[in-house]
Amino acid sequence: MIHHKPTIQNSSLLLSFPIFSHYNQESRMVRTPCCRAEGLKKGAWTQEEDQKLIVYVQHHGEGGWRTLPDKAGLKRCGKSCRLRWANYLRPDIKRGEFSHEEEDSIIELHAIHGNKWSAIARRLAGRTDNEIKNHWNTHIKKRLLKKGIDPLTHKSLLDGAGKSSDHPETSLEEDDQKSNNNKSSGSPSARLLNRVASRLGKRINHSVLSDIIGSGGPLISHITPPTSASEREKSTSSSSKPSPSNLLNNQNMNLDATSLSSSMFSDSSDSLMYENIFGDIEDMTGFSSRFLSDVVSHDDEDFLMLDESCLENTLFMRDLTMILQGDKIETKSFNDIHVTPLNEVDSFEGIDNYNCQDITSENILLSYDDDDENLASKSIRI
DNA sequence: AAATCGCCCAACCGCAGGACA
DNA sequence: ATGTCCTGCGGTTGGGCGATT
Repeated sequence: MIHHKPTIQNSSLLLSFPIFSHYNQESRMVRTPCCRAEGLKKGAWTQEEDQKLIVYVQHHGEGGWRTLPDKAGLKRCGKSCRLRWANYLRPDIKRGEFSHEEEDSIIELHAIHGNKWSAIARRLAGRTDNEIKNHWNTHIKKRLLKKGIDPLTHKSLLDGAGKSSDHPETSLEEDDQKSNNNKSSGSPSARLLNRVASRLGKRINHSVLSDIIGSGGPLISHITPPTSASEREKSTSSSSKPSPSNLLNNQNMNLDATSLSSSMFSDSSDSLMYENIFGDIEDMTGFSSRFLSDVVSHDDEDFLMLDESCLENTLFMRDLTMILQGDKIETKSFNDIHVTPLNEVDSFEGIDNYNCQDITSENILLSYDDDDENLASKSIRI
């Protein structure tokens, strides 16, 4: 089997053409058989076939795959054409080896989405689901197993501590070690973040979520735009209906703390809408639908975050960490107020004693009674 | 040098869900 | 309401190719 890659000429040629989403009304009127059994070529694509497909998509855009082979003069089924385009010929595909950062992202995303390769691919610019799936099965899975980590559950295959890495040479493994260390030591800062996120999560109501989905809202995209032309077209359409396509622009977002906090306190009773967008929010934040559901339904002060929303496992927590690290923490005892940059705080030991006393649009107030029965509190400005 | 083995990855297969007639 | 078609997804296959014997 001879595989050849699209030439630079092909790619640059493609980039010079706008790709329009194609909706062929005629093909809906007169339907053609799904796949002709005879005369269809299978196997590796030739350069000539690639060229035909590229030229066709340049002029007609993606879509209409069923009728594309005939129109483009290809002896292939539409499915094969779509796959060839999506996995190989598309101009925005990044080829070559996966970086450590990409591998780490894949592992993180796999922990959230499982074998939802398309969902993972949407968050990795230029990588296809097929490529990620292959890389996972041939490389990452083996590395995790070698380290004693179950690729399915992302948990250690061994019991007890200190069982981890024999291979400290990669960032992936370093991160895994850090992660294990955090878990085993029960990092106080992680617990703080969990508590804060828990309280923040409680305040996220459906109007905030609808803001997020409707107009970009308080969440700002910074990593991965939709990768295909059709997705770009969809995501910029004027549809007011919440959709995964709209959300693609907001995935892997940074949280804009000010706008988030200013909009998270309004109320609404439209729970139906809430249900419809749980899946989307799950994608965006890394919180499970179950957790989000609990966030909505619980009003008790002792609400606890679920395991899957802990620091190591969610993009949300990572973003929250970034916010807190870039902000300041105030330490005050009665009328004595000290302001300390959060990243200069030596330790969060004792943070378990704190209660999330209040959340305003600007601050999260943590308070506790110390051993001397003095009231102490920490206020994180958001 | 030839045969064999195992890895890699592009391509295929079958299924599911949504849209439309 | 039902059937058909279209598209996308995850799992699997099989051919190329380098490494090993």
